[in-house]
Amino acid sequence: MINKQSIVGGIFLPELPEVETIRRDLEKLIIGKVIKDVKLHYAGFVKYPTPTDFVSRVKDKKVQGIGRRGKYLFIHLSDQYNLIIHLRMTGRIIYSNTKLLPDKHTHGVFQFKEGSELHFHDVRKFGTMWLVNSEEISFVSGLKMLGPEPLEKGFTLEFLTVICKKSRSKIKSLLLSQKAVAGIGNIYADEALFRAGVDPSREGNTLTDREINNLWESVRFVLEEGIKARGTSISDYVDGSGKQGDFQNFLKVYGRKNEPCYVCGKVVLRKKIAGRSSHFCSECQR
DNA sequence: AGTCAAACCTGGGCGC
DNA sequence: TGCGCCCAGGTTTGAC
Repeated sequence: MINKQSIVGGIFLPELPEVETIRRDLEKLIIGKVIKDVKLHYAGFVKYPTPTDFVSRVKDKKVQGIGRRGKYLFIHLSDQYNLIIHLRMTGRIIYSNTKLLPDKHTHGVFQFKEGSELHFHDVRKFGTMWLVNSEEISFVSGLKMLGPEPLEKGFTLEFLTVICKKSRSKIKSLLLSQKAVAGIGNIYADEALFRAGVDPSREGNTLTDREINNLWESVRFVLEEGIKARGTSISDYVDGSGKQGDFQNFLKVYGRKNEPCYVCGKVVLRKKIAGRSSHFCSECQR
C-alpha cells in the first residue's frame, strides 16, 4: 500500500516555514473530511474549551480549510468553528489513511468518517489546541499581539523601521517577540541576522536604515528558503520512518558553534542573548 | 518599558 | 552500565 502514512510536520522546532508546509500538506489531505470522533490520551494540550466539551464540539465537524497565522495553524471547521493549533517545540501532526497505533507521545487522535486519522504527537507536551468560534477567538493566547505576516504585504520596510527605531531591546529579542514579525523562532532569527550582517546583541534603535533594510530583506529570504527546503522533505509520503529534508544545508550559523563561518572562516560563536542561545559570526555581524 | 528567571516537559548528552 | 545533573526550545507569567 502506498501513501499509508504521512508525517506532516515531523521536525523539531516548528517555525513559520514548517507550519506553512504543514498547512499546505493538510490542505491536500483533509479538506472535506468529517470528524467522527477524537480520542484524548493526554488532555493537557486542550486549552479551550474543557476536554469534555472539546470532544463533543469537534464531532461531526467538516474540515473546510486550513490557515496559518504566525506559528498558529488554523483548521477551519463547519459552523464557524476553528481548531487552532500551536506545536510549540516538539509537536507533530501525523496523518494516516488507515488506523494507526498511538505511541506513548500520542496525545490525541482525530478520526475521520472515511477511515483516515490525524494524530497529535508531542514529546514535551508543550503543544496546545483551542477549539473556538468567532466570539471566542480572543481566548487563544498570544494571537492578538502578533505582528504582520512577514511574507505578506503588511510587513513593510516602514513597519520594521518604526518597530526598530522605537525599541531599546536587543534586535534578537525583538525578532523573537512575535510583534515585529509573526512566526520567527530561534533558528530563523539567527539566520536572518547573519544574512543581514547584524550582531544579535545590537539594540533595535541603533540599527541604521541600511541595516534595517538588510534585515527586512533577510527575514523574508530565510523564511522563503525555509519553506522551499521543508516543502521537499515533508510532502514525501513515508511508511512510518518520518523522512526528513536537508535542512542542515540551509543553516549558516544555527547549530554551528565552533565551526568555521562559511563567509570569513572565523568560528561561529554561541552565547545567550536575551535568554536564548544565539549563533553568530563576530566578523560578519557587527 | 525592559530584562530576567521560572515554569511547562522530556530526551539526550555529559561527568563520574 | 547507570545514575544524576543540566540543557534546549516557545511562550506566558511574575518579579524587579
